Amino acid sequence: MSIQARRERERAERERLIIEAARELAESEGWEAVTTRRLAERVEYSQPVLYSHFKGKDAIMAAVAVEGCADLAAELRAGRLKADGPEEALAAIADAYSSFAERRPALYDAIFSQRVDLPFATPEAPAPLQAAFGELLEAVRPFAGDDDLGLLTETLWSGLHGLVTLMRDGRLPPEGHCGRVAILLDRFAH
Amino acid sequence: MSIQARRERERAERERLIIEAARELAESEGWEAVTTRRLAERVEYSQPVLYSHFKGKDAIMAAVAVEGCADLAAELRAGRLKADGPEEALAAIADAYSSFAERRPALYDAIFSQRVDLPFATPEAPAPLQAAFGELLEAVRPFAGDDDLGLLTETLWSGLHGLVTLMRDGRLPPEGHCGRVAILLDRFAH
DNA sequence: ACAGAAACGCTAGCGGTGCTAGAGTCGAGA
DNA sequence: TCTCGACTCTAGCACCGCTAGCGTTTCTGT
Repeated sequence: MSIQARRERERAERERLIIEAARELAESEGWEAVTTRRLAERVEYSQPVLYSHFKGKDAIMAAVAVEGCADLAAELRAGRLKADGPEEALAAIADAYSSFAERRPALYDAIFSQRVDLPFATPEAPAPLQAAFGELLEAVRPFAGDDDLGLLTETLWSGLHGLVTLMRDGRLPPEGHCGRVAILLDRFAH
Repeated sequence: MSIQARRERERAERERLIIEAARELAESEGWEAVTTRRLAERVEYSQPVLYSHFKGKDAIMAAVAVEGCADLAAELRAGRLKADGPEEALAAIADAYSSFAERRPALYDAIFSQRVDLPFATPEAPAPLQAAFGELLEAVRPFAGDDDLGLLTETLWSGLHGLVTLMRDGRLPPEGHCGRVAILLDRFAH
């Protein structure tokens, strides 16, 4: 039994290795540089080994996304708890969100932009995703009023997502970013 | 002189053919199905011909995006002019925008999601892009108040963009879409 | 009218991609 | 010690974007 246990442990370690290598490669050179060949070389195994852990490249990206989302959730939470007062908390969340998107674009892409089949707005959604959304939810709650809290949070989230993605792809000038975030927050936290 | 004119005319026609084939292929099967080989086969020329018209696949997508944006601008304008009153005009614009994104996802992607080097928020931006943004601008103008009109429009645009992209990628449940748009508009047109 | 030149589209191929079939190795249990 | 099963590797498939270089066709100057 201990032999099998050791094998499973080693397998789990290797899976972690793959995910970390994929994340590092993506963060340093972008997702287009993450190929199964380079990834295999990086973890010092052959390509087919990757496919014994993950169904395909998409599944690897999804795994990286889930882990990255835990980081995002932690940063959102830290920002929210550090602030005092609902307005400050909402501003802190928004700052943390766009800061994460700017500092870790590859991670942000995997979570929110790349086409990767992750269950999102369902109970089966991975915990980190729900945690990150939960942080937004708590920050928005004081301003819900008569609106549905879930829909309101989704709408604010969409606003932030649109701002950071359009800016990062060069469709919005970076110099106006703070002003746009301020407008968005002002409209949501009246 | 007329010979050269005919040649240039034929060349221009072929370029149109390429752009239309790319658009049709993308709209019917998605951009991942648009390969240079399939495109070449579709226009009944060899692959290298594509490269005598466009620098690469990205440039073809950019051309499709610019044309598609003209359609978008027209639909936004139609929606805006049909409505009476600023509130209705803004709502019409938002409806037209998300309707376009839903009906023509491939076109929307080429314009707003795919990484393609189009100059956006500059004077060199292609006219259709400026026209589409201009429609948003006019719809937002009555609600600018003390805010900078440009920034405010960019922010509303980001909100709409976030809503439609997150929904289309399965990150937001479709059934809440109307509610979210209503919330967004309510917050911008007080 | 004809030779030379230039423009043009083609075939063939490069280096890469995600992914997999099948061979080979190696360790565990009888 | 031998057998068998689990596991990893090599090699290769079909495809990708892109391009070098050849051959034909058309225009130009004499």
